[in-house]
Amino acid sequence: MPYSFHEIEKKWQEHWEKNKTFQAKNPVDVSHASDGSAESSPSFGGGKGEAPKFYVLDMFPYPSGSGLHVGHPLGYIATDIFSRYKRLKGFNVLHPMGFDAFGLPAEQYAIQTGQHPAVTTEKNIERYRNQLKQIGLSFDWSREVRTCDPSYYKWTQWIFLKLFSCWYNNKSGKAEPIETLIEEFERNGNREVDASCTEVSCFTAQWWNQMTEPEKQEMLLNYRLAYLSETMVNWCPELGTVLANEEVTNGLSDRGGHPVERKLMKQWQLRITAYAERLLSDLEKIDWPSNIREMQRNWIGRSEGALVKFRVDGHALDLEIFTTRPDTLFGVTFMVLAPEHPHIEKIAAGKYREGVLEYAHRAMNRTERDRLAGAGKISGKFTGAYCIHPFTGQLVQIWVSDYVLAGYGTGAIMAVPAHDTRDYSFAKHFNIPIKKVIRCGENDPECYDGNDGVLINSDFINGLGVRQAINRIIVEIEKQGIGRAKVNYKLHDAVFSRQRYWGEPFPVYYKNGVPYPVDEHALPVTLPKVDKYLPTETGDPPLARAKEWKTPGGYPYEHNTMPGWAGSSWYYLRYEDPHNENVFASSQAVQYWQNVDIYLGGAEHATGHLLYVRFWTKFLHDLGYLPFDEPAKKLINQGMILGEDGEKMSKSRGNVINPDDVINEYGADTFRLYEMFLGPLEQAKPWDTRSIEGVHRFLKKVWRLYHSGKNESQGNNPDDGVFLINGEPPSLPELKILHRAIKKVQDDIEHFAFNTAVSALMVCVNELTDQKCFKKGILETLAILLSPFAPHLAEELWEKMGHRGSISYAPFPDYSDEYLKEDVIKYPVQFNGKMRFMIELPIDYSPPQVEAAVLAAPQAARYLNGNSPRKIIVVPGKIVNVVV
RNA sequence: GCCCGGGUGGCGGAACUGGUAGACGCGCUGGACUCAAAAUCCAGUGGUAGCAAUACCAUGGGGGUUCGAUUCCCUUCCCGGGCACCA
Repeated sequence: MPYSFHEIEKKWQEHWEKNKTFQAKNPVDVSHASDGSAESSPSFGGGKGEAPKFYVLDMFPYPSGSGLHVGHPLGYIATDIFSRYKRLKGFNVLHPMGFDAFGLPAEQYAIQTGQHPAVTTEKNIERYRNQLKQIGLSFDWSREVRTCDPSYYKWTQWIFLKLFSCWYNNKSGKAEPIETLIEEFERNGNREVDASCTEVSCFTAQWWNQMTEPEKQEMLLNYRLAYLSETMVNWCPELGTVLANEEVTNGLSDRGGHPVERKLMKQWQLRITAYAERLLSDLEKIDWPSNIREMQRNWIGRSEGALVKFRVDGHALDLEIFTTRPDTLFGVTFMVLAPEHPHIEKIAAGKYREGVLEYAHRAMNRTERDRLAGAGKISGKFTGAYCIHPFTGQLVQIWVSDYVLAGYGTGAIMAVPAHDTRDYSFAKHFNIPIKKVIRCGENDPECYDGNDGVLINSDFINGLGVRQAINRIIVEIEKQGIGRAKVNYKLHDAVFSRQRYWGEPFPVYYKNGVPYPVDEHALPVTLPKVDKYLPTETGDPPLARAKEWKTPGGYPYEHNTMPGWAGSSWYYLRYEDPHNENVFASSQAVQYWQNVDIYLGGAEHATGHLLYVRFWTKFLHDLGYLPFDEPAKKLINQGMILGEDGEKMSKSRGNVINPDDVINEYGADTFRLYEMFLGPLEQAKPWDTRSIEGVHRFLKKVWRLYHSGKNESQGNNPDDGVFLINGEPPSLPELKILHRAIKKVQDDIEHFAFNTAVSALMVCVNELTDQKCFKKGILETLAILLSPFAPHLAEELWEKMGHRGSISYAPFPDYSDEYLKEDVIKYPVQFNGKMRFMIELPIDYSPPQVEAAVLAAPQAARYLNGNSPRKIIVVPGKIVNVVV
């Protein structure tokens, strides 16, 4: 009987689907437990109380037109093995799949063909789902989510409304309803408010109460966590839309590689900076790869320092700068403004004015890419204006240069060429004086930017160390009212609007030019039909084409849509209660399933999705909707599968391997096993079509182990055996083989070391084959061990052994130490660290006994060479080393 | 430039907290079965020398700690990833 994987796999995939084998139960289902499913999680079926939950999640895919390639399922297979393992271990496992279905490719296709993106998307999803099902993945498809589905994006919009209607209170350290802020404004103005907000000037309660409604709304936008504001954005003319920082690399869009410019535009933004500190510090408490955490740390980019104001000479203006080294304040010899700095226009003076404005204009209009290309080249202009040094009263030149970034700090710096390499190069280039204020040793370099040293030439901080000097001068700065200590972040608020059709509409309408939230009960605001998916002639987003698209009250809706990452920032929560029409997920559901236990996906989402999903989780936690404030306890990044040429798989290289073809030729079980056997999950590794034969052979060998019986027409073909296992009691060697495998497979799965788990299964099967072991007591357990990896084959064998239901909920075997321990051990014997021979000794020999036995061994004499050993090291159970 | 990973047979990779380097698989060589092939099975397979027992060399290079180092330390080279005027 040959191993006919096609039949077997089809049979069991249908069985799982028909019997809803992998449907996970929510705790509420217990009360009305008779749901008619034949087999499923043991947890709530028998009313035996709650099984422990386990939530295993894959990053959901964007369903592209080209379908899956062999690299995509790698992570899905890994999580599937883990999920199946956890089910065997008695957990109620949540293992869902869905689709990140809004996005550019479907829209570009729509622009070209006029086909509605929903149609293309639907088709692609269909294809993806079928491909995934073919692999035998144990997803609970009844929980599938799609971000483009109105019943899903209703809740994306709902979360947006919450963000819109909240502000971040730094005093309580969390988000709060905007009403609490309004009350405070009405009572005390904003004097006492400590919020994460856009810079606003102080106002009193009286002022507030006298403001008009639009004025109030305008003011509140400075506080809301979702707000509309005029900001510098990354504009991509080719895509006709703005992009978030993490969607741009080296001045090119990640999607398509088009040039990106800086542009001032009114856009929706999310105040993620309010959460910067928590996003940073909570990295400590999650089990994520250190490189991902490091990338997030860098992205958030916290630095401690001070804001200091310098008077501009002859103007009623202050120039505010941020510095991490206020201790070097006495070393300032010039100031530098970013080309975008608003003061330039006001202070550029006399004969310098024209050149300065021209320079600033040119620098500003260069694309991000040009600017990066020119990095390292020094350029700048003296504005003709001066600052007054707050402590010395000396005049300090103000320059403009593109080495100062508008987007960081205040867009202006104090330059200390003696202690900053960039300032130093600039000063050298333009012949500006350099003043040392730190002595670090005997022969000081001309520019020293370290912080070991003692302050000199610095008035009241002379003689102090850098650390003390910083503290001391900040006290003085604050006392004199010229500045304050400040923590600065590289992280920016996230641009949240896109000038696109295929995304979530904002639940926002405009009245008198002021944005108002759509009532929660009127959600979802669904996408209107448009005649074309292009911007209007006047350059408005595609949604502006829907002229009749208005609120019942006749007000126009927002024409922007949300970015791709909106829907993916909370999807893991929807899986917990996917059909709930009243809330995004019930409190029982989130209480039971909690956050994700294992989250698996690519490292390319480190500073995008993985930061946003943490942000939204913390926000919903603040509002009391979630009992946890991190989305995933443990994160694993799977490595890429490269083409056979060792290059990244891509259509253009022609090295793409299609999983359908592999499954067709070898079956899903072989495919699964092979992807795992390829190497460590996290590592990048090349595909090798030849090696797949090896795992396929292994599965055939497994099959034969259960089919070694002879039938009448016994020929030479080993596939001719009939199913045969017997009930004889297993022998000790057989039990040893089995229990070694149980332990190894279990340990390896727990550590996500699937490659070595497969190897352990191979060893076990090889050894059992050598033993000619056809005993039920062994082979039954072996089938369970195998079932997470090759579930179809395992199900088939399980059924043949007389079991009725699915193997998916069989108990994972316990190994017993009794079968793992040996009573003799083969000691490797080294002489001077070189392995010379093996000697078999009883396990319980004491070191002196081992020593004696080794020296008495016949082989020992030739290495001793008549000498007596100087020293003998015996590591019990491990090794013996004789030093001669 | 800075920060992370990683360099082990012809190839993918194994090796627990320092303890037999090369598990498992691919490939290759020889053999069995067969008219032949496929499939399957058996034996061998890091390098050099030797008929062999065996010896020496070997985990990117160099140095060190240790009875003993792929594993720890220093140094250097190469590859992959991330960040990059962040004041």
